[in-house]
Amino acid sequence: MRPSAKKIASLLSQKGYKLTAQRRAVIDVVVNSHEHLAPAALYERVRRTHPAIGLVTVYRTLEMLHELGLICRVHRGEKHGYTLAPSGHHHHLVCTECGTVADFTGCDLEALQQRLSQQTGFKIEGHLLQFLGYCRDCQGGT
Amino acid sequence: MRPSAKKIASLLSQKGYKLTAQRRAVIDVVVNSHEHLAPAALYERVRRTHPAIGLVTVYRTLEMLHELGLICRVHRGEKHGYTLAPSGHHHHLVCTECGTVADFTGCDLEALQQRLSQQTGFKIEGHLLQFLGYCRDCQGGT
DNA sequence: TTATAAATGAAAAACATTTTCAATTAAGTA
DNA sequence: TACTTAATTGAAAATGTTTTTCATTTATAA
Ligand SMILES: [Mn+2]
Ligand SMILES: [Mn+2]
Ligand SMILES: [Zn+2]
Ligand SMILES: [Zn+2]
Repeated sequence: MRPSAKKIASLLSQKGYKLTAQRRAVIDVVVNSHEHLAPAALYERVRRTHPAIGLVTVYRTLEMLHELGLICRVHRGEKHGYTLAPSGHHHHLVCTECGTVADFTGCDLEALQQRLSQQTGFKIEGHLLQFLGYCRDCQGGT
Repeated sequence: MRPSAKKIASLLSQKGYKLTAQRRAVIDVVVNSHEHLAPAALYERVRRTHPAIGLVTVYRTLEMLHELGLICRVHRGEKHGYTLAPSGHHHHLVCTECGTVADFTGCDLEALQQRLSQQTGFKIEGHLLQFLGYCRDCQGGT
């Protein structure tokens, strides 16, 4: 269940963040787009309703939302894509042809993580998992 | 078992690549360093024996070696680190404090991959897996 | 209303990576 | 060995993303 802009906003002020027009604008765009958009693309959309906003602010807001676990990030080479975090922990399947992203849950890495902790002595705090391939539409072509 | 510079070189010419002094120099550095170095760091080292080399050539050579599966890449935010690929398919544990990287094998994602293929219709060609945490030396600090 | 720390945004800086293109060169062929 | 040529190189500029700086603005609590 996707959180609403209202819910996110109240969570922010609860955490002591100021509720600025810019933050609301970024949150609105994130909530209303279902793709994993890059900061620049989100910036473009935010500017439609809030032309004076700075790209920096978009970056800062995304960073903040990401730290709070409210949005998720997909890795595409140098670029990042952000979208609302669906329901908690999840990962991505990325089409290397068209860029489509599909979310999935149930990565089931606990056993592996435990083994690695023992073998290496690392205290593991998180992981990055992403599958790459061709989405249904991009198979069969060149 | 780490492949030797000679082995890599002969593989390249076998594949139709020219064996240039620059490529040899990059390969030598990669073979002789056990860290996952960024292109800029590798460039620095290569320049010690080959001062005239261009950073572009380092990038191009790393790209080529990576395509051929001869070196592996670790993802650290925007930067990449490269090192000789140990024995085939493996992944990384990265210390978010000091940057230490540990390799591991046995990611065991086949079952998950199969499930995702069925659920999403993606034709999965590869994956990106990385654990993040604190290495032994960086635990207990701040 | 006032005080104040947080937040903003323009501009510049910092990086990493890629593109361009003229000059060079490895390696096969005569 | 002396060509021939396509591959390779590297300087420079371009690209593109993200961060830093710092003066100005503003949300929020008192
Ligand atoms: Mn997602
Ligand atoms: Mn490795
Ligand atoms: Zn696709
Ligand atoms: Zn460490």
